[in-house]
Amino acid sequence: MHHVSPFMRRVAQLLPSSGRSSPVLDSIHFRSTCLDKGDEILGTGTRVKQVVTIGHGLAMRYRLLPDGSRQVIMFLTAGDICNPHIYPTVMDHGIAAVTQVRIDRFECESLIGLTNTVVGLNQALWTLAEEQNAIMRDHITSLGRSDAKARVLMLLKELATRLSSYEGREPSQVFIPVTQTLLADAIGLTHIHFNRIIGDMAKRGAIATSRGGITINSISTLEKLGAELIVAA
Amino acid sequence: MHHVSPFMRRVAQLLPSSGRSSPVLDSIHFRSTCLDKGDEILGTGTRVKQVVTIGHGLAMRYRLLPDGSRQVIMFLTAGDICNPHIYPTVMDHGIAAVTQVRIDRFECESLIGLTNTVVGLNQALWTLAEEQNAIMRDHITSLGRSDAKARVLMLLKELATRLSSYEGREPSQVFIPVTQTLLADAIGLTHIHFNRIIGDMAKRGAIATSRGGITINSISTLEKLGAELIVAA
DNA sequence: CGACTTATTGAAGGAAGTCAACACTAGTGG
DNA sequence: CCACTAGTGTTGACTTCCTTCAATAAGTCG
Repeated sequence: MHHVSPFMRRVAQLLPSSGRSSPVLDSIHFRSTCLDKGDEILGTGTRVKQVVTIGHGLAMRYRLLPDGSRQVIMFLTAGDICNPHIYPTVMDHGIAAVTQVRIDRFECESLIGLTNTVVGLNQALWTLAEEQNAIMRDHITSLGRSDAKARVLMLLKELATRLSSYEGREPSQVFIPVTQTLLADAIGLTHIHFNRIIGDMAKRGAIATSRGGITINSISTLEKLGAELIVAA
Repeated sequence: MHHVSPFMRRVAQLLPSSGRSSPVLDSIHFRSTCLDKGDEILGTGTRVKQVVTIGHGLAMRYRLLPDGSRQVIMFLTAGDICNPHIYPTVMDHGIAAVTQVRIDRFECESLIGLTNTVVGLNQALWTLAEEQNAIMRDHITSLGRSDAKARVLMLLKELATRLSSYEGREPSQVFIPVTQTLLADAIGLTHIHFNRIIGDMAKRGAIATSRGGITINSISTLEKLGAELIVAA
């Protein structure tokens, strides 16, 4: 038997009856599939008829440009929805697995049907979508108004926070399983310059680098570095 | 008596009965207010209970940063919704009038009520929201992966297209009533560098500058310049 | 008119990109 | 099992795009 999808767990928390999981929601059928690092989850131009959500692992929204470069629009973690919304659409960007990923797929129709019967579900879905929009607004602000160092700090802080949101309180360390090249592609830097910046941060002990990822020693240390930046300016 | 709000006109076009305007939608009550250039439409932290839409003119979503600088997240034109969605929320960014603006305000409750009675309305609202999201994704891609010249071209093209979407076919000229400083704030440039770039574009005859705005001589000319950029690279 | 905003131009400095080289790991296939 | 390849991380030197600082015009508004 299936366990509950992280997506549904998050939806349930946003319902007015925010207490425990709704039996109606839990009973919805979904299909889980496991994908390898680098696999495509939804390609650009795909006509989606299913709502794809991240069950486990890390994925990314991205665009490929004519010159061959890539822009990571945002990272997606467990419980995030990949589609723009629950209705069938055509994707104007791609989604790929950053780590090994389990995706949970729901039929559009069944979710749409539920919005008519489950009170507050539609609002919950809007709220969930709005969380992603807020991340995009942050991203735009970061790209537009911050220098490289500040962008790196913000990105690492955002990812560390989202990846550790399972555990109740702040964990001592968070491992971000993303290559430097990919992280650099998210904040509009070359992987070379990105590397120089985190090299500096590593020397100061805020983070540790290793092949295939970065370990954040403590999120509050990151914030301290961010504060220093503002003072320096 | 009120005329139809551009917002409702756009919603109606997205309904399955996409033919003419729905009498139900047209009959919804809304309040129009006129604001001056620079006025605040929705401030950061505002708890919105009404759905605010642009009736006429140009507005912007923006954030103010601790260092006093400003990031324009996106521009909003007639028919665009200012809220993140139709449910009450707290704004994490501000919205201000770029030109004189007429805003049309609906009660959240009445729109929410309609989603239960008008078939396809909810989907139409999602689609509308998704249009804005697509613009944000474009914006992120532009900020992250393009140099200043390309960003300016994309921004001007986007604005010219959106501002001229009333008229059926491509108009010969489009006037963008936004100061250079504001346009620069949208794409993460200093107004000085922005000015140098459009100065160059003006010399080539693609645009004309004037106090308070920029005139695009023809959108296809912009695209031609963009193509040159790619060749040059 | 005087104050303010917007636009424009020049010169100099700095942040980040480009080019190039090398080390290390992991995976592949002979 | 090991050589080969490809992806990743790291460092140095040079270049360039963009910012910063500064100054001047030119509209606009009270």
